[in-house]
Amino acid sequence: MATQNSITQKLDAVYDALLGAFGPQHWWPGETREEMIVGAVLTQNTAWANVERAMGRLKSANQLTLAALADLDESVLAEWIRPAGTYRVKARRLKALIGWILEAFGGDLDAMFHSDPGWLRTSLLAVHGVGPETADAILLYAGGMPTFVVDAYTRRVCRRHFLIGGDAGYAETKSLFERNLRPDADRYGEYHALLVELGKRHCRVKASCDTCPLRTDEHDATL
DNA sequence: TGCCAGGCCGGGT
DNA sequence: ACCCGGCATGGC
Repeated sequence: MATQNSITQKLDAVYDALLGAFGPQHWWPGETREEMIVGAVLTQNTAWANVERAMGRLKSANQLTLAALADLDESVLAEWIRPAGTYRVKARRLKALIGWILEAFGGDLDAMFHSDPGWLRTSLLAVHGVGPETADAILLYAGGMPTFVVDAYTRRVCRRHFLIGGDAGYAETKSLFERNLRPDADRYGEYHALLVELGKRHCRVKASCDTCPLRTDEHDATL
């Protein structure tokens, strides 16, 4: 079995290779924490381009603040975010999340992100519509907390490159990174963005893997 | 044309 | 403890 140190080196090498190939990603173009929180929900099983459309509509109507969103009727909110897809579901989830933030912190995001990270994650997971990826994305990108975000791309890439087993779930994949990398929110955010970029460009069809930055013979053999 | 996207929930085994 | 259908728009 590989030592901790060699896993760390491999993860560092993967990061360097991806950064070199793709450059720094401009992840979550939202400027405010509110935007990042809303984006975390809207992007569930959805292409980011559609999320941007929905967020643009909210923004141009000056509705992209916690207070404004809290005042919107759920069915009205649903129409605003229609381009994001599954819009009725997401309207309900946004309402639940914003309602909880208002209730627990009076809408004070500073207070929210100064609370204990473990407690905050557990609490977020208890909110309707907030699962592991959404919770971690909020903690990392809006809160600046060093928690690693795992998604379908992350798991597929890790599986293809033998960093995890085929049956590894969310928690196991997450802990691979958190146990072997120093907690660094900026780097975690960049790492996740780079893995998504890799997932989008490669590791879907064999042909696209000819230029995969992580290309190995082993990797090719699994395709 | 059909399949899929940076998930998650609820109901059924 | 898994497995599956539903949710829904827009892009390739």
